[in-house]
Formats: sequence, structure tokens, C-alpha cells
Amino acid sequence: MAKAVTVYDVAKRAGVSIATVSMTFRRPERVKASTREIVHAAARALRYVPSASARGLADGRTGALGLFSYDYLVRVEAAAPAGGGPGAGVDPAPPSTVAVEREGPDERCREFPLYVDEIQHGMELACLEHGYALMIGGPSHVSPSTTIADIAGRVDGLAVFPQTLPTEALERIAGRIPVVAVSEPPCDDRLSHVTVDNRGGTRAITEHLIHEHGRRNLIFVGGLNPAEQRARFSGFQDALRAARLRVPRKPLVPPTRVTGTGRSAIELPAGFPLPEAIVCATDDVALDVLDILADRGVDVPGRVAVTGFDGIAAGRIVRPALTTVRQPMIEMGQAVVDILRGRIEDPDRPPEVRELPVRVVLRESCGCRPRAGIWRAG
Amino acid sequence: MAKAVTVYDVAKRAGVSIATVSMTFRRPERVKASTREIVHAAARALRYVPSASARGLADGRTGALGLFSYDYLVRVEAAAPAGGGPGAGVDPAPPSTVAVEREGPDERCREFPLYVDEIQHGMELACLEHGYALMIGGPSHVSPSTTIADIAGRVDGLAVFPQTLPTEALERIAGRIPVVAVSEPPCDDRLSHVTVDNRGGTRAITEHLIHEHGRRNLIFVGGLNPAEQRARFSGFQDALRAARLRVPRKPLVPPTRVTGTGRSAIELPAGFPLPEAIVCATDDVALDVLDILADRGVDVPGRVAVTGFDGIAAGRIVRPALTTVRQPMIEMGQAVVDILRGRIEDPDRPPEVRELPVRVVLRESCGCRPRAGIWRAG
DNA sequence: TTGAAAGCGCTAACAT
DNA sequence: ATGTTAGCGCTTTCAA
Repeated sequence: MAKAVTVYDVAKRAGVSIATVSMTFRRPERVKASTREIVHAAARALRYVPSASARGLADGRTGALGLFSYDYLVRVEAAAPAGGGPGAGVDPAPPSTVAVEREGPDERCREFPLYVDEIQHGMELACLEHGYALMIGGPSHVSPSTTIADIAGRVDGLAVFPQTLPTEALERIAGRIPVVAVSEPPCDDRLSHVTVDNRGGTRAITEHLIHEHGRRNLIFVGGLNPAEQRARFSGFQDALRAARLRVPRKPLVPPTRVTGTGRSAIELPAGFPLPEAIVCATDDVALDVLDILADRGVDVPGRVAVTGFDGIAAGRIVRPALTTVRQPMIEMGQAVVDILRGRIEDPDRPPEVRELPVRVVLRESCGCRPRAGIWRAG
Repeated sequence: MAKAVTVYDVAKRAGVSIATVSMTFRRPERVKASTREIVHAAARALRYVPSASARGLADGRTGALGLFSYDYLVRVEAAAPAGGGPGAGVDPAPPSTVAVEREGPDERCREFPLYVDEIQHGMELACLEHGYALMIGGPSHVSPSTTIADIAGRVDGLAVFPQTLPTEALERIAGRIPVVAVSEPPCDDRLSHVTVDNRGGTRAITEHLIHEHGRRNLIFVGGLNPAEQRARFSGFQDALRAARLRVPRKPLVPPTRVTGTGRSAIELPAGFPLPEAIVCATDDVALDVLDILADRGVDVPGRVAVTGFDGIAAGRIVRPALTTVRQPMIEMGQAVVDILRGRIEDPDRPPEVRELPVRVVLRESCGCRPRAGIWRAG
């Protein structure tokens, strides 16, 4: 990698000042056409690539939005790097040494895409659309302390998922750039928030279980995000109360263990008394529950119905397919960018809170009948 | 947003020089413990967040890797922002206005995650692991010209997908930072490459169709990436040749149209003579083919078998589930980061080419029997 | 229309 | 152990 070409080099070669070079790229119309041409030619010849760092420093904005995400626990081991020659020969058909297998159990879909990934995708779409780059970071093992400010320092606005950063750090960052907390019910911080109707969604799905499937003995199994879980549990209670069923005081918060692939899964005590329905705080938990129940030979949804919350892809792949409450994840990501943009262009704007609607998606695990196919009824 | 706090402010407040402040963050062990404390206290009090731009400028590296991805054609319209009050009240259970629906046809899984998304995810994992941030950009409508160099300028290494940037631009960037072309068979550029065994994979899946399902009249339907498609078509030819079947000279490259959701889908002429098997260049194409065939009431795999290439999630969700060649997408993303890191720390290292193995995944669309469930045989 | 020059905030010699 | 100082590459007045 040759030493970086700078405005100075381009200016010298073009026989103009660095100001002109800069101007040529930033406000072309203010530069004489002929000069512009010369500068461009020089830039091209020199393979000039402007430094975003320098630009960011100079004009105080980076043009990027940040997302501070989870540290996916998953440690997929690197594939044995098949030392590569320059591609397959052209004609002599190389012997086929490709593995062939029927699809077996596969945890891949449990690991990606998770709901954070879909929200991230929404942010990507919105960033592209508005000319921002998206910077993705997360708690790193390498430089645990550095990283926090490290990503905050290179973006004009930041989105964070719950439990990724201490509130102290967040408020510190929020003092410099706009910050929005995603999937964290609004609380008394000075942050913007994007959430969904956790309570209403859980209430609705619980009522479905009660009224459509006649379940009267239901339990709620908790998840990882305390705030959201609380809201969802409230919805669960709402439904039971409205149906005049016994209303539990607390959710069941099962212990977790780490699976072979590094994912953390919940456990249910062996002698666990089966209810008629298990309302789970997240799809992730619900999928674990489905696994456990299958292990124990329990018929789902016959003996016990199971529901989730989120709407991740894996829920459509498993059998029985998971009935759940779907969050509008793409739209959430877009809302995040929306808020960030607004506060970037008007720094005095107060923090904003957006609660998006959810919808209950009926599949098989609640007792509804399966459809012939996903796309076609045929 | 108050004016940014800088090292100068922290230094003044702590009663030390800016060098000490910098040192405190960069090499804490070289600063007396008591001083360190004072500096940290000042930084905290002032809510200091270091500027990555300035840092990047000063030490010539940004600590970020870039990914230049597609401009997803999808234009999901922003959700009607449900004007948000500060969360649901605590006790008076709010009326449930949540929509409930049985899952109908849903194109969502056709749009995300695509195989680019999974490769991206592999990069994310690897970046996290090695303390890099990942910067995601793509062709923007907003600043079409700017954006190219724009992202290149803020990262220490860049990955690009085929057809996203003109070779000219790529080589220009490659002159400054390491660049790896993903899913682009090695060619005569000066870039690093990460690909898979496109030819061998296609040959293997074609041979499965021939030998296990007795198909003798097969066609190959092309995709969008010319280079990969060529390699895959070669594999298709290899298989036919080895089986002494008639070997077509060219793939069928169907016209495309834009669907309601903004996705571009292929079309098949109405009077299209059905073969016994359709080997598609990508899962995306295969899924379109499945759609078209279903529309026309053709039995898959009974009348015609269909296969894909990539291993995207949607292929597991559709019925019949798609038999395909799976690329090790996560590992590809990791390989990309691997190469980039190597060339960043040793800029003189020559471009590197890595070809990863693929595996054929048998599901339903080839004629293999479905399994009872995805995770469990029960 | 173009040039000169003063930063932007931080790092890393080099001094002390 | 800490301070001084010279850049890093670019943008942007202000002059010419």
C-alpha cells in the first residue's frame, strides 16, 4: 500500500491550490469547468481517495450512523481455509468432491437472523436511502473499555440495544450526539426510544389462547430484557384478569445454560408441571421451550400450546411453526434512523419516543391448523 | 447538543497537558495512577467522548472495516409512525387494538436475509472478535458519486460485492487500502477474492438430479452475477457431459420484472416447454421458478424438479422446501475479515484468493422426501 | 474564480 | 512521569 495520496498531491499535480481541489469535490459548480477537469484528471491519475477522517475532523460530522449491538455469543469456528489457487481450470472438469446431505437438524436459523438483525437491516435500508453509512459495533473482547466511546466517536448519531451499555455511558454519549434506545420501553433517561406495544401484543396473543383454544391454565415464561419482559408480562396479566382467570404475580424466569454452539438456552425443571399453554416473552425462549417439550415427548399444541414474541425467521421454520407477536422490525430500524436524522439536523430537538404497533401471527404452535404452504394454498 | 468536549477541555480541568490525557486513554500504564484517576474524573465530569475522526487522522488508521453492499431494491414504506406518548399507563389495562391474523403469503423472507446478509453477518462476527467496527455502505441515490470514495475513505480495508462498483473505482481504492471482492471468481484484477466452488457444487447437485431422480432432460436457468453464473453453468455442463446427456451451449437467461414489493423477479415465457429438472443459478431464481410453476399448476418435484444455489433462509420456508447448494456464508465473511486484517498489518502482502467448499443440501424440490420436522425426527 | 492560512481534535516524538 | 509541539488531510473563511 503506497503512501496515501492527499489533496496536496492532487493540487500539486493539477497546478492549483488545495482549496481548489477541495472545492472541486465539495462544490463543483463553484469551480471553473476547465479547472474541474484538470483536478479530476489529476485525482484519477493519482488514485486519490479522500480521507473521511480528515473530512470529519474538519467539518465536524462523519456522515455515519452507529449501531451498538450485542456481542453475539456465537463462536462459529473459522472454516478450514481451503488454500486457493487461481480458480478452477477451464476445461478439464475437476472431480466433484462436494458433500451431499439431507438436511438434518440445524441450529443455524436459531442464530441468524435474530430480531436485532432485522432491526439492523431496517437501519441499513434507511441509511442507504439517506446517504448515511452504518457503523456496526458491539462490546468487544479485544478492547472492552475503548470500544464504547470508540464507536460513539465516529458517528453522528447512535442506536443501542438494551443491556449493551451502562446507562452512565449512554448519557455521556447522549451529551454529544443523539442516542436512541431500541426495544427499551421509555424510561427516565434523556434518550430517544423506539419500542412496540409489548403489553397489548402479549395481551392479544394470550386472549387468543384463552378464547380460541380454550386454554385456562396458562403460564408466562420470561426473557432477558427486564423492561420489555415486564411490559409483556403485564399484558399477559391483563388478559387473564379480563378473562377472570387466576393472575400470577410473577413470570417464570427459568435458568439458562450454554448449548454446544455457544447459544444460551433456557431450561425447564424436570418435574415441571405442564400448563395448557406457555406464553413466552420471546421467540427465542419459545423455541427453546418447543425443543424441551419435544425432548420430553409432549404434544404441542395438543397437550400444551406455546407462543412467542418477536417474529424471527426461525419461528416459521420449526415444526410446529410458532405462533407469535410480530414486531415491525424493519420499520423500527427506519424509525431509529428517522429520529436520529431529525436530531442531527436540529440538535436542540428533545428526545423522541416512538411506539410501533405489533400484530399477532397465527401459525401452528397455538393450535391453529397449518396451511398447505407458506406462499400458495396449492 | 452542546459543543463537543475535547482533550483540551479535559486537560484544563484535570490540570494536565493534552498529551497526558491522550496517554491516559491510549497507554494507561505509562501514566501515574493518581494522574490517571484525575484525568478520568475530569473526562467523566465533562462527558468527554474522543473523536474518532481526529484519532484516525492522527494515527492513520480508522479501526473500521468496510462493506460495500447492494442497494437493496426493496423500498419498504415507513410505518405510519404511531405518535408515541410516554408508554402505556401502569394499571388500567389499555384496550387491546392489536391485529390478529393467520399467516398468509409473505414475501418478507424473500428479501431478508439474502446471501449477502449472511456474509455480512460473518463479517460482523469477525469484526467484533478482532476489535474492528464494520462500516456498511452501498450505492446511494443521494450522493451516487460521493459515496464510493466516501466509504473507502473511512475504513482500513474494504469488501465489495460483485457489480456494486466499477473495476476502475475498485483498483483506485485498492491502491490505498486492501480490497477483497466477495463472490467474484478470481480474475485478473489486483484484488483479493473470496469465492466458493461454484462449478463443483453445481455439478454435484446436477448429478444428484440425474442419478438419484433419473432426470435426463435438464435445463439451467441463469442468475445475475455473470462470472459466478458462468462457473455454475460449467458445473452443470460437466455433469451432463459425464452422464453422456446432451450438453447445452448456453444457459437460459430469462427476462426480469419488478414485483409489487420492488423485488426483481424472473419470468418464464408462457409457452415454455417443461424439462424434467430446472437447475437454477441461485436460490433467488429458483424461488421465482417455484412461484411461476405453482401459478401454472405444475407439480414440483413430481413433474419437474427444481434446485437452487446459495442456501438462503427462504429456501427452507417455502413448500416444497428448496434443494440447493449451500455456501458457507458465515465463514466467507470471516475469511474476508481475515484477509483484510492480514493485509492491513502487512501492506506488502500480495492479494489473496480463497475458495471455500460448498455442500449440497437435499430437501424437497428435487424429489427427496420431506422430513417430519426440521429439528426433530419426531 | 482561486489562493493563503487557520483551524478541526488527537497522537507521538522529543524534551524536560 | 509529564509537557511541548509538529503534524495528520481536509474544509472554510477571507483576500486577492
